[in-house]
Amino acid sequence: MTIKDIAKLAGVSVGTVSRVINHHPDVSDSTRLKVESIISREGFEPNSNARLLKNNTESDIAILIKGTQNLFLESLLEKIQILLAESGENANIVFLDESADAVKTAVQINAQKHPKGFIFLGGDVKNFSRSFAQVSVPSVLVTQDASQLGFANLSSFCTDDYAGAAEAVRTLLAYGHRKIGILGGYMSYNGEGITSPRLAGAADVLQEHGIPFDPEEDFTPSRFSFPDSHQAARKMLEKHPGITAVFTHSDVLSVGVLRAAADLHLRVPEDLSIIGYDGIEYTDYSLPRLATVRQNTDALARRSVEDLLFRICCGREAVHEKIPFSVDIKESISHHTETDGTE
Amino acid sequence: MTIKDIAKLAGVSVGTVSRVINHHPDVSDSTRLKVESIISREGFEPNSNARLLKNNTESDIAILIKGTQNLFLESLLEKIQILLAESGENANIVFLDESADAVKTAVQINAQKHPKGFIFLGGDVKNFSRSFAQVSVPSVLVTQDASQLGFANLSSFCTDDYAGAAEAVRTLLAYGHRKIGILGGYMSYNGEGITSPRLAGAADVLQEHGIPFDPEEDFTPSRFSFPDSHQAARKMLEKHPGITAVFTHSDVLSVGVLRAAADLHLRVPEDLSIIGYDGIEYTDYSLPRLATVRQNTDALARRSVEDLLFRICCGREAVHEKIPFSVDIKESISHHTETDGTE
DNA sequence: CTGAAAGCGCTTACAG
DNA sequence: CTGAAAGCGCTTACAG
Repeated sequence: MTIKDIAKLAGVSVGTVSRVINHHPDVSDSTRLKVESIISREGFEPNSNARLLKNNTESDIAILIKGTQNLFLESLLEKIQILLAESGENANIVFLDESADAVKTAVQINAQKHPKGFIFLGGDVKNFSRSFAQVSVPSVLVTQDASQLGFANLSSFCTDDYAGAAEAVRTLLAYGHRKIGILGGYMSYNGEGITSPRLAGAADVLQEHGIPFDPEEDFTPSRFSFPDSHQAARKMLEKHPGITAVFTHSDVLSVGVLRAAADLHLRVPEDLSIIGYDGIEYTDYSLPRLATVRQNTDALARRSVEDLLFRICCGREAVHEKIPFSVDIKESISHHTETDGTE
Repeated sequence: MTIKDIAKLAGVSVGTVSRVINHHPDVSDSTRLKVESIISREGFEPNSNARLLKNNTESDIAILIKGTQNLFLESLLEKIQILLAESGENANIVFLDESADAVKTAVQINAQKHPKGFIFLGGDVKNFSRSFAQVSVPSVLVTQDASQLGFANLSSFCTDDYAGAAEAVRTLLAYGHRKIGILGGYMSYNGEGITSPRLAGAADVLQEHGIPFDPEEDFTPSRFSFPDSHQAARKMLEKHPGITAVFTHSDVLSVGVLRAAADLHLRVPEDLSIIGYDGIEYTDYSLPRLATVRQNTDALARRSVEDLLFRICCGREAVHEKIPFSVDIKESISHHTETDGTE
C-alpha cells in the first residue's frame, strides 16, 4: 500500500495525498476528509524511508550510554527515552563499556546514520576535544560540563561536581570524621569529566580544614560496577584501617563499600560512615540507607531533551547549565568521636 | 557527498560504485581498489534512507522493555543490545511502564516504522493473543513462554518458571520452613506470563508437602520496583507475623523484603529467610547476599538474538526454548527450627 | 485548491 | 566487467 494506491482510491493525485498527510493548508476540506477517511480505512502508513530520503533528514536521536550496570545513568536513560517518546522522537540507544570512547562511536554513527542529534550519558571530556568536531548535529552531554570545550553544537547539563563533592566532604567533616577515604572512577577514562572535579572538590575542602590529602594514598579508583567497587573498597579499607568515613563518587560504588565493610566486620555507620553520589533510588532501600549527593535526574533529563529538540528545530546556540543538587544525609553517616586521641 | 560524486571522482558510473559498496563480485580488482580508496579518502557513507528505500527494508530491530527500574530486564537489555550491535544491527529501544500493553505499542511501531523484528522483554501473554496477529515481522518474547500462542512469527526463550518456583519453595522447605509468604507481580498485567506459573509451581510444591496454600492469604502482589515491593512486603509481614520465609518472584522484590524486614526488626536470615528470582548481579553484593533462582541471562540474550536474526534472514519457523536455571543458595536462607511446636 | 513532473540517493535488471 | 536507465515511495516547486 503506497501513496499511489491511496490516490487512486480517492480519485486524486499523489501530490494531494501527500499534502493531506503532511497537513498542508492548501487542501479543500472535502478532499482532505475523503483522503483521510481512505487512509484510515486502509490503515496506510507512509513509507518512512521515502519521506526521509526526500526530506534529507533522519529520524533518530542517538543516545550513547557509558557503562553497563550503571544504575544512575540507566535511570537517566529511561527518563530521557520517555520524554523523547512523548515528543514523538525515536531513540536509538547504544550501550558502551565504561572505558569506551563514546565520541568515536558517535562519529561513526553520525556518518552512517545521520541522526538528528546525540545525547551522551557520560563520556570523557578528552575524547570530545579530540574528535567531537566531526559530529555535525546538535548534541547534549549529560552529567558533565562541556562549556570549556567551545563546540557550538554541544550543550551540557550537569551537576556542579566540584561543589557537590565539597559538600559531601564537608558533611563528613561536620560529623567529626578526619580520616576519609575516597573511592572514584579511573582517571584514564572518566578523568576530566567526573573524577577530576569530584576529587578536587573533596581535596580542597580537606585541605581547607588542615587535613592533608594525597591522591596516591587517599584516593582509590574503581570501575562503576558492583564487583569492581567491592574489590577496590576492600583493598582500600584493608590498606587504611584508620579510615572512619568514605566518600564515593557514585552510589554504585557505595554498594561495594557496604559489602566490603561487612566482609571486614565493620559496621556502617558505627565503624564506617559512607556518603555517595548520584542519588539512585536504591539508596533509600539499602541497609543502612545510603547518604548521597543527589543529582536531579528529572531536571537533567528534561532540560537535556528540551534543549536538544529546541536546537534541532530552531538552530539555537548550545547552552551549559548546572542543575542544583542536594545532599541527602541518611543512615550511613554517623558521628565520629575521637577515641584514639589523634587529630 | 553522494554516490554520484564518488563516481565522478573515480571516473566510473554510479552503478559500479554501488557494486563496490555492496561487495558485488562482478567488479574488476583495479576498479574496486580505485573506488574503495576514493570512498575512504572522502569518508563517504552511503545514504541509508536511499538504500533502505530501494531495498524496501528497514534497518531497526525494536526492543520493548516492560518496567522501568527493573534491574533484571535491564541487564538482559544491555546484553541483547550489545549482541545486536556486534551483528551490525540497530536497536530501537522503548521503555514501557510495567502495566503497559507492549503488544499494542508494537503494532503501532510495526505500522509506522516497519522494523525488521521485535524483541519483547516481558509482556503479558494475554496481550499477545489479543493483538500480536497484527505484527507482521519475526519477533521474540524473552522470559516468557509463547509456545501456546501458536504464532508462526513469535519465538520465545524463557526459564521454566513453574519448575524454578517449585525448586525455590522446595529449597525453603528443605531448610525447615513451613510458613512461607510469596511476593509476586500483579495478576492483572503480569498474570499469565510470569506470576501464574511461578505461583502454580510454588503452590503445588506446598500442597505436595501438605501445606495448604491460599492465594488470597499467602500471596501478595507488588509492582517490580523498590518502593512498591517495600510497601507490599511490609504489609505482608505485618499481616502474617508467623512467616519465616519469603519467596519473591524477582530479586528486585527481595530488596523490598530486606528493607521491610529491617523496619520490623526482623533479622535476615535468622528470623526470616528470603529467596528471590532472576539472579541479578546485585544479589551477590547485598547484605546478606540474596538467594535466588538464577535465570541464565547470557543464554537468554544470545539465543534470542541468534534466533531473531536467523529468522529475519532465512525465514525459519519460530521456536520455543526453555533455558536452564540454577538455584543459588546464599546467605539470606537459614534453617528454621520449630520453636513454636506447631507443624 | 490541484495535478503533472522532477528529483531525493541509491540498486539492479538489462544490454553489451 | 561496466554503463545507461528505470524505479523504490515520497515531497514540492511550478503551473494553472
